[in-house]
Amino acid sequence: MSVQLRPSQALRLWQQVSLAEVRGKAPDLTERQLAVLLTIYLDPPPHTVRGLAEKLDVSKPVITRALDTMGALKLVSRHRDPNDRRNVLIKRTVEGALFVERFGDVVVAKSAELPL
Amino acid sequence: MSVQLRPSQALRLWQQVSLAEVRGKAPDLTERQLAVLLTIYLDPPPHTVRGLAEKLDVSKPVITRALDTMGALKLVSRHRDPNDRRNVLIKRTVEGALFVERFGDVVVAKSAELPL
DNA sequence: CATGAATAAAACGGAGCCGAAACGGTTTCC
DNA sequence: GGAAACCGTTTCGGCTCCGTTTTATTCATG
Repeated sequence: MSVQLRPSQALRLWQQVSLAEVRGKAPDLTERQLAVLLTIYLDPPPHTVRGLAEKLDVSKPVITRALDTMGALKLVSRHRDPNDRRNVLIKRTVEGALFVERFGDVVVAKSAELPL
Repeated sequence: MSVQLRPSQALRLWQQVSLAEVRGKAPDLTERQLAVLLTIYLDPPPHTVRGLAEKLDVSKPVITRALDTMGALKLVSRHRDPNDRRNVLIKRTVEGALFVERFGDVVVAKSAELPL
């Protein structure tokens, strides 16, 4: 069973969520940063810089910098892979899980208010 | 009738759309710019700089700059209000309508692919 | 070992956005 | 008319992000 969503509802939903994000005081992430964060929290681990760069089709420095900023916000954490110490494994944090959860709640709340 | 969307579906939807936007070649707009654009195309006119600034709870220069960049992309156009020449009325364009329409199609397509 | 491959991070220069303040043009109200 | 208020824009310094290139560390291979 798929989610039934008409174009006008989809656009209205995006507007409402965007408005909530712009107005809110949550740390505003770039579109790329959000994509990285959601991928880390939705796709199965392990996550590496290289893997994320390939999945998003961006360069590795983009991922490194995104992890820098989100790491400063404590939304993710980095650890060296003990098996292959060249790799860095990105792990989830409590704060990050809370952030993602809250974001999902906003989307759900706004979708419940859609007209028609 | 409201749209039924569970948190995991909402997050997955946002991830898929974000990934599509990051990977895509469409001009990438800021979260604020997207909020401005959707408001212009979804809410009833007339739209003014001041009105948009109040609705998004941001300063007027933010709106002016967003209109600068989106105007350069021909997604919106500006015209002096003939009744009160202090005001600037923001109007829609064919390119902007097409951009919004395509974005809505992406959301609908991704929502149709959601699991569960 | 020693050389080369692979990985993430750091360095560098360029571009865009931000907030705050100042600026011109327009209207309103005595 | 003239002062004040309003509206959108511009300017300024600062910050962040981007893409590319360079560096440092670690692994694989002969």
